[in-house]
Amino acid sequence: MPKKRTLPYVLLGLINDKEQLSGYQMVQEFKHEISDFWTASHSQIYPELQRMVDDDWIQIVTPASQPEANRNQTYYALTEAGHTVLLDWLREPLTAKDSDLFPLKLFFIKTKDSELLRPLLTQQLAISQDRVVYLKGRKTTVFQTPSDIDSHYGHYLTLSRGIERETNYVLWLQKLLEAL
Amino acid sequence: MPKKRTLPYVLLGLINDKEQLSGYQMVQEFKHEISDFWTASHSQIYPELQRMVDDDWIQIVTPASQPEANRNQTYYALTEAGHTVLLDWLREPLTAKDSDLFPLKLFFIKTKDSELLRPLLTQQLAISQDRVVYLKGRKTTVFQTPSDIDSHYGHYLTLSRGIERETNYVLWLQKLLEAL
DNA sequence: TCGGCCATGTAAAGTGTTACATGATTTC
DNA sequence: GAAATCATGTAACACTTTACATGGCCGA
Repeated sequence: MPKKRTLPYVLLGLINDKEQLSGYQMVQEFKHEISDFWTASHSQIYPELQRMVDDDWIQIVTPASQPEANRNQTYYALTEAGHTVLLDWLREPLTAKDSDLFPLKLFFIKTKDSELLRPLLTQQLAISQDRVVYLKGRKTTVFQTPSDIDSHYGHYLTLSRGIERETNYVLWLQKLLEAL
Repeated sequence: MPKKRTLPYVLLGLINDKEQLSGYQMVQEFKHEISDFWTASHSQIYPELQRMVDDDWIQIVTPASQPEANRNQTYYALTEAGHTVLLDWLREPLTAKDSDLFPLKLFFIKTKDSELLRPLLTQQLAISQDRVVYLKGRKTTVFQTPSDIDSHYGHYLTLSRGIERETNYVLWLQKLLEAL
């Protein structure tokens, strides 16, 4: 589903991870690593990169360190401003409405001792815990008798699975936070 | 190939579940039960309903059985054609590309002995199993040394969590299929 | 009777996908 | 040297959200 501009931040995160990156390489990243959390086609990425250059979030660089680099590819690196924008975005608290940003932001955290990690996990934990409570409430109100289950079996399954999934999520987050 | 519309099928499924339903009631459903799998605002739903009436998938009905029904609401029921369209959609096999349709389709299956249930679960199981294999492959290729984990900790976490989540999914599906 | 919610409808703008296009490089 | 792939770019279209708009009903 369409959300508020997320693509530029994803691109910032990708470039930040590799120091410099070409548009084509970003397309490949979307095909492999990122595809779980976000999708973008090359027809989105290339214009977006141009806009980001215009906004001075990134700049075109010639990769001196790698003579292997394909000359046909245009490489980009973060500007000072780009670093700031990325950090601000990562620091922005998660809300229940767009908690699907969690795996995305988590993906961009490089080290275990990043000061961004704990707040992110804590925020998602709160959201997931609320969700478990909400789903359990729905289950008890919607399915009060066995016949309610029999006549809406698929609904019952999706709700039950949702509770199970979200509960596992909570447990995983708690375990991670303890280990920090 | 233009992206396939899903909204009309969701509406068909909702109406089918309740025999007859008003646009407003559908909006409410989207706010509560469906929100996990699909979202739609009223500005999408109302025009879509009109299109579906034009296509003769649904028809406007006056709910005789419920005098309680609000006179301001327009109620819809499935036509013969609508039933067929819904069934055809539910029977359409899941693909890895749009496996997010699984919870949605499952939601619309009413009874445990529906002949649609087993194929649906089987298809999703195959997709999830493939996914586990793929994710595990990524993990071993991307993270070969402990230092790979340390320098891309967030990536490592999302990948690990993805494997865990999908594995749980597989187990749930297998348990369900056995119990059938 | 007035402010608020109900119930529906429409318009505009943002976001994303598919299709179309092109030069450059690799491969057979 | 023809075919396939690389790498980028643009155009058209599909989908969704936000905002705008309206008449009816209901409680204070």
